[in-house]
Amino acid sequence: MVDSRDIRQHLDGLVARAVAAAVAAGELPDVAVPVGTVERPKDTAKGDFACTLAMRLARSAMRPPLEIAKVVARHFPADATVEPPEVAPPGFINLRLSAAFLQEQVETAIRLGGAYADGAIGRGKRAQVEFVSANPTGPLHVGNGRGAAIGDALASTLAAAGYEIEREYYVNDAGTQTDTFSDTLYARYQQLFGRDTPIPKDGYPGQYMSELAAEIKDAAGDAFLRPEGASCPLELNTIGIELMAKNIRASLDAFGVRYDRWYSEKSLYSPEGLYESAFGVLRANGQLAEREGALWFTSSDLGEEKDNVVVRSDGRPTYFASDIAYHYDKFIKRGFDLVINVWGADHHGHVSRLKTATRALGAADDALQVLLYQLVTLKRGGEVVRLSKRSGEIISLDELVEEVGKDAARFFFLLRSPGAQMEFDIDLAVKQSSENPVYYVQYAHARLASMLARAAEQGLTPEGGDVALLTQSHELGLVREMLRLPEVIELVATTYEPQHLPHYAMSLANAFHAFNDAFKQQDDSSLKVITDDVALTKARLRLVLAAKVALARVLDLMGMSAPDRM
RNA sequence: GCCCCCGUAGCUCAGCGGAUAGAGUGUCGGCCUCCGGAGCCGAAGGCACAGGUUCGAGUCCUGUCGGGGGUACCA
Repeated sequence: MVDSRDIRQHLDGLVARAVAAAVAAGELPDVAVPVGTVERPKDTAKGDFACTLAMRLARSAMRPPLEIAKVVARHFPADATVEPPEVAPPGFINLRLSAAFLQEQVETAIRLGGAYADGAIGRGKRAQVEFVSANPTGPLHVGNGRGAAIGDALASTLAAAGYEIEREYYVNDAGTQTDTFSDTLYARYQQLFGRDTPIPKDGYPGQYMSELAAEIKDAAGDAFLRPEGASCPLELNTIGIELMAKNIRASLDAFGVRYDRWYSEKSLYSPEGLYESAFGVLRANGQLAEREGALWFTSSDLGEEKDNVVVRSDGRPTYFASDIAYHYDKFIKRGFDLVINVWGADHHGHVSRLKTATRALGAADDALQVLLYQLVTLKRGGEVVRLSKRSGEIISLDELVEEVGKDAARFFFLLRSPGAQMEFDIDLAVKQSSENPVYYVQYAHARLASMLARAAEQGLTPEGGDVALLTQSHELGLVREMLRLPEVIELVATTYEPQHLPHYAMSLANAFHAFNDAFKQQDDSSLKVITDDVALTKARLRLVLAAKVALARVLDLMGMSAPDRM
């Protein structure tokens, strides 16, 4: 029995055997056979898989590809998973899965349930996905939502591919932005006591800062008030950051994101801490230099465009220094095999030097992957809304979730490839919510559930159904779509491109809707799931159950709910 | 200036060097005696431009034009 996860590899093996047989028969010269030539054709009418071996071999075998294809097809071994191959110009060998194999997949999906389509490429490896990690200096905005959706879905998919996964949020609770934040907070706080204190010129003008100050005043009165002109008391700084972090945590909670760990930047600087260890390594390797009163990471020796400051001349470490210590922890202390940092594109300039630093600390070359997502342009009332904490006017993730719902927001964020800029039209998302693709997918799941329920009312269940009765094109078409899920999971887990998930989900939902409405389209009530033919009904109910498993799985990977009723 | 990402249908976007470039939405036309019409089926409509590599280019390379980001002892 061939598992749907391994089908492509299996077909590759059959191709290799066919070539070997052809060579043995003297019909092909003994040439090196390229592997991995079995792929999905764009046009599914051609077959389930297509093999491009003949074209690739044409040059070294010095024969026309069509001829090679015919020879290979002739020697193709008989196999229970596929029909005899068909050859098409200019040299494609098209493969169609057998009904028996497809039927088997229905049983596989039911048996595996929530583990259906799990893969093994990450087996035995530990991976971390760090995402959002926005500064706790303001509420999360819409752009952070994109990072949240991408990071969470990626983590889920890597887990499905066999990785042991940790989700992490890096809390920037140290550094200059933190100081600016607390200076702003303290100014707002003082204003509540009648002082005419302006907020700092690079401060945060948003309304939320005033609200935060008021919240603190309500709880603690004037406990943090210092003589006029004094700087922000440390306790206020701490409390402000904590409250903001709590706010962020609540937003992510509402968005359905659960982290395994919230990692404090400040903790890196504890005595005998990671900062010391990491910089000890760099110092020992001669990659630190003192110059102009500051400490530099001599990254230009390692191929970077320039050196980078890690400790300023006033003695304060830079953000880069924190990140070096943090990644020392990720790779050297905690030993992750793979770390994916999901960052907004505005961090682009930071990627190369961090990778260089990570390698200098001893991590493997490709162990650190930085996934950049382009920033979100928000449209409301036909106008572009600027997204910046500094401008004060932001659309928060909370507002977005409240307006369009967590499922729809996630779906839209995932739909676009991270590298592409995306436009989020709030008015449109709200107004057309009933026509959103997200509802299309969830609706398919609800219909599947209600169909099983309706059958159950008549005493009909999937138990005992014989999938061998599933032979019609509308039935096998649905199975074909289901069995793409393992491939999609592997694709996402190797390319880190989560947009394939929602696209696949739409495709699977469409296959189900088409299956479901086939009897209308063809005006043939014998194509219904529930008919007078009990044996056939039970077989189709097994298919319905299996499709529901697959659809629920992909919704789960995207962090969306799979409703039984809508 | 230099570096990175992106230019695909009216709009928002998919597309791992392979066959006739897809989806959603919008427009137009069919389908409600029908297991959920939040559905199904069909039509019109497109790879920014110019070279190159390849048996084969939306995909790879070079250049031009356009959008965004980076290029700090900010994060």
